[in-house]
Amino acid sequence: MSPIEGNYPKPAVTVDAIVFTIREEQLQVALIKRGIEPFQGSWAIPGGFVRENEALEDAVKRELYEEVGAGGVYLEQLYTFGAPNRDPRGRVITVAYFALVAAENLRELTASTDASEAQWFALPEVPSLAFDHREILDLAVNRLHAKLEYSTIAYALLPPAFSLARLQRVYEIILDRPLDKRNFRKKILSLDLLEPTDQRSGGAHRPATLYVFKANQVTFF
Amino acid sequence: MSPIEGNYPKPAVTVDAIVFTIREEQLQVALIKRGIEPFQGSWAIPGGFVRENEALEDAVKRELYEEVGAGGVYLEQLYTFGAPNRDPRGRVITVAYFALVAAENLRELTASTDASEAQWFALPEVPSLAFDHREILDLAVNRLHAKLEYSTIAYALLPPAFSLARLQRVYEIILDRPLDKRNFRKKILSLDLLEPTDQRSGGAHRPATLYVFKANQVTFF
DNA sequence: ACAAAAGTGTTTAGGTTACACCCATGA
DNA sequence: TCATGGGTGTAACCTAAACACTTTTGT
Repeated sequence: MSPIEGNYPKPAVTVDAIVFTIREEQLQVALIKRGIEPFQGSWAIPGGFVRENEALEDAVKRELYEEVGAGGVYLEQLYTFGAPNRDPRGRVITVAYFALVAAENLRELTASTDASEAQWFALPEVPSLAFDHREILDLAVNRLHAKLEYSTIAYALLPPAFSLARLQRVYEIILDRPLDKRNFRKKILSLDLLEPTDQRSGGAHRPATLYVFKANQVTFF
Repeated sequence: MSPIEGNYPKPAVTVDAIVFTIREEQLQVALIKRGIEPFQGSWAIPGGFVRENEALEDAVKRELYEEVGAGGVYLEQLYTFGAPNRDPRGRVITVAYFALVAAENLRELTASTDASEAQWFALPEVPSLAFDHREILDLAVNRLHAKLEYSTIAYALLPPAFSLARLQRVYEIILDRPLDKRNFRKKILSLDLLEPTDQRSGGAHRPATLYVFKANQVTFF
């Protein structure tokens, strides 16, 4: 196995992930407070360097697990940012992902080696971010909105069995507008992706039918 | 400016571009025959290493100019491929782009330093490709199809002024199915993106009105 | 005058939107 | 029995699809 011919400059490569969840009836994003320079003390997207022989997705999953303790996520590559001066330490190219986690799969946000603190923020409360992370976040929000319309990613924000009302709330929270209940249910059911279970939701009032994703819809994103 | 802390492995970073054009009433893609190992003699997507202080897009444009002599292209980032063993020489992460060039902007394909030959291929004639380039090509074709439906990228394959019939042929060639002439014209004109000029197409028969993109639609992709 | 491409409307079908009331349950 | 969320149908509107003939030009 020959080395790379010539003497090409090698930038550092990181992965970053915008992690979304629905908490407190809001779309929230996980941020970490940087414990080291540059931008020490600033809020930033979780992420880190890619290890040798580590696939990009594996690197993201590792970082997500270490920094926000999130397992069982939907992961999708978002965009690669490589402006020569995006990191003051030198050339760093970052492959950004966006991730969706069901609130049920979250444990408390934990600090890690180079993150002094981790916290969920509703979008309007997101502070100014390190590096070009605001640009990455904006792109992720746009992508989330777009994909919600033509894909089934909303299901990644819910537990395996859920009521149609809860699914509708996910759409309403992300799109930030109310949806008509009858039309929503008609549309979702006409897609023929859901299967009613004989489980019913608990709570104080009339129990709702819980639905699950149909077994033959395994690759649903 | 401090160096990157720790001793992170640094993969090599390349950019590759799937370049599409419409030639001979077909959707064609530019490939180069590799002049060096690995995969010497195989066909591959044009691309190369990113230079220090060079933005990713600038690197793609440089490679495109060097290897396929294509200027004036529409460029869009496609996906970043980073499987640990995708290049036998070692870790190489590639940021793949897809590009659209109007046939009018093409000069003959030229060889460059590490490409012994460059050639256009219609999709059904594409030979087996080096590295994971077939996967990249397939992804680019899918993206092209998808974006054709909801964006205006088709215009990047045409000269500044064009007839509706020619625009329709672009759609038909890429989607590989005939479109209804009246419905197509109605739809395109209803989008209100085009402006008729007083130019008329030449040729043996009834001249067609040529249209241009409206000036206020500068950011049209 | 003929060949070839340009240009033009209407009808039908399907999907999206707007909208209001009864039902089941726990407290 | 009341408060709360679950569950249901229909009419109006709009967009997409199907479909054929006349016009203009060069030869």
